[in-house]
Amino acid sequence: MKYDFKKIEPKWQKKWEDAKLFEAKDFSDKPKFYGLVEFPYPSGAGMHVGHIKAYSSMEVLSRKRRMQGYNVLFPIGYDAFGLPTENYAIKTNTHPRVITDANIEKFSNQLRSVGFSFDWSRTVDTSKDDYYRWTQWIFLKLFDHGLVFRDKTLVNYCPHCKVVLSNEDSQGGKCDICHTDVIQLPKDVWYLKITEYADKLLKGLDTVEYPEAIKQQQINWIGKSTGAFVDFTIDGVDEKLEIYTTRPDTLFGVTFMVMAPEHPMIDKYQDRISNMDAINAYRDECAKKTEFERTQLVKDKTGLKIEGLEAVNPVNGKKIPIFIADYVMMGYGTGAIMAVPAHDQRDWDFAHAFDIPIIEVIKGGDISREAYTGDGEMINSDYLNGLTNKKDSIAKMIGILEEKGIGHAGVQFKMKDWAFNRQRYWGEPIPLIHCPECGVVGVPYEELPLRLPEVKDFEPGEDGKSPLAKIPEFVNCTCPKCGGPAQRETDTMPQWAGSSWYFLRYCDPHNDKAFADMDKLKYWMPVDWYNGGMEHVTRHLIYSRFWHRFLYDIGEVNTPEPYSKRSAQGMILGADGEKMSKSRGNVVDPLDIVNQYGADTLRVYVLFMGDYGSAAPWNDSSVKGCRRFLERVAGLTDLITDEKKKVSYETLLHKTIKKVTDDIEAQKFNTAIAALMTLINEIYKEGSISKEDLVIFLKLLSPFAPHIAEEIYEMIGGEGFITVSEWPEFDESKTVDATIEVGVQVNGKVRAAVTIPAGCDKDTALAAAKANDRVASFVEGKKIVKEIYVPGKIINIVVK
RNA sequence: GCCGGCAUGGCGGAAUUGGCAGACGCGCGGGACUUAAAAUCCCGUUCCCGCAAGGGAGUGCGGGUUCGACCCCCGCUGCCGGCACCA
Repeated sequence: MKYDFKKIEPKWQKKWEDAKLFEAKDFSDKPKFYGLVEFPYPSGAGMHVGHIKAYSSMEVLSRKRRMQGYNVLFPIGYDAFGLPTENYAIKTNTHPRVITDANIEKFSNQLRSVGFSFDWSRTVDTSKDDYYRWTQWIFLKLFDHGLVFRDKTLVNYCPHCKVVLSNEDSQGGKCDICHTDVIQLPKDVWYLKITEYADKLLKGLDTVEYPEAIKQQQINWIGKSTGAFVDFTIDGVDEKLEIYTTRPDTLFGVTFMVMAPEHPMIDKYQDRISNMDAINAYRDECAKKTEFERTQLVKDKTGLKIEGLEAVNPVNGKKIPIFIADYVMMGYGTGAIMAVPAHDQRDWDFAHAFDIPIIEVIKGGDISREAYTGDGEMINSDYLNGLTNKKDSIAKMIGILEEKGIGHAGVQFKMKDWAFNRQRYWGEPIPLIHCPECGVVGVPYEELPLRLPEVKDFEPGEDGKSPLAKIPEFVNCTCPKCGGPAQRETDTMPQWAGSSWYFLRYCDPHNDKAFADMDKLKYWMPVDWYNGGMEHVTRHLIYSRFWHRFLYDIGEVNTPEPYSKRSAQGMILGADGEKMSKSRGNVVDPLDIVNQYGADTLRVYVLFMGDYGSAAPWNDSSVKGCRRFLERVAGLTDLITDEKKKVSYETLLHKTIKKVTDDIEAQKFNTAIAALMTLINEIYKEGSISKEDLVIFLKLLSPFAPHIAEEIYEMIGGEGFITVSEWPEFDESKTVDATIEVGVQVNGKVRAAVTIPAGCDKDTALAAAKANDRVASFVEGKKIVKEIYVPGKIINIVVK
């Protein structure tokens, strides 16, 4: 058969769509499979080869599962709100709705041209009001349950994008979108109390099947630490200074305390502080530093003694000085620490810079040179003296603290609450109302969706205000509680909102009574397998787990965790081995490949190019190799005969069925394809193939290269679609050869290979080995010490 | 600094998890077809010595366990990713 991909690919795409082969049925007697991929942000640049690889694993799995008789839900949608679109809207003076619609149109055409088996009837668009209505609905539920709060703090602010950024969006002190240096700005910010879910998010990881690397990253990100809170009294002041420490057992080694520059007690007791001017000067200096500069690990600690305030160590009554220093952060623990320079390197550095005494309380190090953080015998610590294990000494100290009422055990998390607003237009309006009488009031549920008003000017307002603030008709409203005049919140939600629950909407995308019907959720959820990028592990993956867990806690969904299993694809690098980027000029457009070689070639190539989970560079020659393979597949139609197949061929066929079946499940697509290549090489060597065997081959190939598989199947008279035909079964007994070749080692070195009957005993195998000339020559004249035969694997003769 | 991962031919990568290292593909060399090129097909291709038969070395480095190690253990080195003054 001539391989005319330009004709056959659109032909089958249309036939599949007309036959509605990929539409999932709600409820069915078949087992269900919900395969999820991260929906794309519909950028103007269109699809990237990375998208193809990211979607191909679930694509192959979904196609295989359909053939295996599953009711498959494999949906797609668009994460359509976001800054790039808005920035483009400003630049071109076009409404973001228009841009978004055009981009979605483009994306969906591109995705279709690759032949992905998505259920297009369930497509969602997070920027449509029938979708974001429910995003707002969930937000209001969070608000009703006290998980939304407002706080005035220093926020990460991008002067270029003019938006407040979460810590996640400003990693490394750079804006995630434009890479401008992030500055600190005091602002009123809405937060979601994700920290309240820290423990649940941590524990939930034990119940899901994620790769260890992903679990570790999330564990790190959540950053649970166990320790104790301890109250220090301040001399002459009727207020305790509370600190958090992981080593309460070192309390006798405390020689000073440090407060973060922003610590509220400083202002509160400024009348007692004699060097307030100097302190304010230091604080100003700190405020100028970016979060990034401040968190840079530096040996040269800066700080200042607070003159006029003195703390008292609660365990021994000793008076100790208090400093402010920017190595202590207001955002972690209590914003103040007890400093134990002998056993904490940062405290040690500070003590050296400020000439503060150092008291050793744990033996084992040389504290004149550096802090000792290891285990050892407790000394200089009264009732703790002599204990040698930190677990025991910590437990004992916490017991004493609790008994005396000066402290208690506690935990801390590194994870911060989620800054949940942007001063931008193209996002979900936050459904809250500011009433001068009632305070902050939620928009009534029945008034949702709170639609984005039409505006002409998308430029952010001055001092970081949302463009919505410029529209009086939107801003001015009546309070739903008291009916008095009130004002709407004008900020919108961050990019991550819509994607935090989209997998639920796929279960019931057109529902206008609820975000999804509970029975449908019960049928489809949880997602059986979610594939996506490593870059989303600490943001999207945690945020969506948080929302889902919250919905579970209030009885709106049926499972605590949304995803049973998660996997991640490796990046496709440019041909030069570098990350693909426009500036490097190494970007490959998937549509070029579709046009030049065909969608099937592209699909096979992205899965064949290497280990699915690892990064691999693009290689044009290898693409051609995959095309060559498909040409050989097309050529099989010329080899069809009715001849009986050889036993050796039948064994290979069954081995291949087994390998492809297993490898797809393990995401070892490269070796699955390699097995198909091996089989086709063998078929060509034989020079013929029966129609029956060809069908088996095509079925195995069809998840990878469905268009060509369909075309040949139709041509040789196959009934219906191969896409929904039955997946081939293998006969385990036929996957083993009658005779096998095993290596023969002499003293562990391979010297020969002998062919022996598959199930033969040790004596037969050894006899065959010794009969081999080469083996004999190595054994001759020596004494056989040991003989080993591992059935089917190896023979080893040890001689002396 | 802490956490995780990786290291195999000229290249991407295989190796049933302790049993013939280099499957499959690319590239390269040789040949066939062709006036020629492309395409296609056949043969070869880890490295070193050898015309060959054959021999030796070999999975980042150094040790160890084992009849046998890419795989397990101990000690390094180098890359990649994440977190990071987290008390």
